[in-house]
Amino acid sequence: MDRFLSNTINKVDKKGRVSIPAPYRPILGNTNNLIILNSVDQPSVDAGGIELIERKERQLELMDPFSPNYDLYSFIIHGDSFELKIDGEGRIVLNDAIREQTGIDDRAAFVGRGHFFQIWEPENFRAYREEARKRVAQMRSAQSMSAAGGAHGEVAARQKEQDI
Amino acid sequence: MDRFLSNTINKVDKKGRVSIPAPYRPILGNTNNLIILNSVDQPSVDAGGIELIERKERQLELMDPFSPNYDLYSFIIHGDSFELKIDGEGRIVLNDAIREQTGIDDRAAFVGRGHFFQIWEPENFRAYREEARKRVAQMRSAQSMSAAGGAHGEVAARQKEQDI
DNA sequence: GTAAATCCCATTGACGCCCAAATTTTCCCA
DNA sequence: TGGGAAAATTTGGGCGTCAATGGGATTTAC
Repeated sequence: MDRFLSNTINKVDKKGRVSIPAPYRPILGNTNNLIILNSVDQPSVDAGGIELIERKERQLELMDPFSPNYDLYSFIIHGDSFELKIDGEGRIVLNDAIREQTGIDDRAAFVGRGHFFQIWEPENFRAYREEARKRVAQMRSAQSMSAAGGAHGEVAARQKEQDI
Repeated sequence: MDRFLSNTINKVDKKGRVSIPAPYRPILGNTNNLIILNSVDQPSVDAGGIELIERKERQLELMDPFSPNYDLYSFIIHGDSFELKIDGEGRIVLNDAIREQTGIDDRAAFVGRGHFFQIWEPENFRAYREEARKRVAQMRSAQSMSAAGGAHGEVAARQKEQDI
């Protein structure tokens, strides 16, 4: 099962083109289209194959179709996404919508997220990664704290820590 | 049962290549890829087979996919990891991300950690090992002071050591 | 008709792959 | 038990291929 992993920073040329990292290309399949979805809470976009939408639609189906959230979510999935062409060299052209959303100027960070990947402005990416590392480290220590107490508790703490 | 054990220091050549210790290679299996995960709280990286990721993905699946922690954790697992090729001689090339994370220059310390291994800058490794030894010794004496001394206390101390 | 999008080709540098030398470890036999 | 041969491992370097990038030419959209 192939996933999008790792992160790389590529250059955006004068025409606004940027290479999709070569390891990502085969994961996208034979398509020469890339689906882009604006993130609702981060200065980044999600990118991937058409499954990106399908996956979100499946989540949508789990919601109450008459709830306000359903409408909002559907609006975002279908109305705030678009499709980019991938050229012969594996590049896409970043449009104004992406620039606005991400703040990207002349360099773009590609970040693997498993079944999709994200595109960030490199400095924003670094900052968020710092934050994420700190939080995950905290998650760990919180786990081992809460499980502490007695020999039994120590064993439990170890197991938790290994998992995260 | 094969585990990654012991530690060795190998040289990094001008091309940035370094040999994976030969005893580690069969444990990785037939794959010629090495998964690298940045540590969130130490100047080192974790390395191993794809199970390294899969293990954490399983943990991820237990979390609420809409929670902030889910996003942070997925970000670290998939976006802060790398896949390196292992060449015919069992070497990997250390990229800038690994150098930045570890401070490695021309020598790399490989440290077995059971189901994975770590890569450190040798001086950082020595320092951390010293620190770990001291703290374990302190735990031991603390344990024997308390009522829970004897064999039971030693087991607890050893488990702590593994945590570090 | 003009600007943007798309296609095509060239350049450069990094990476993968191969082979060879140097060093260390293992093993065998005196 | 010691020495040394053989094997395994680490290290070094050359070279071809591929990915990232840049720029020009051509097509498309409005």
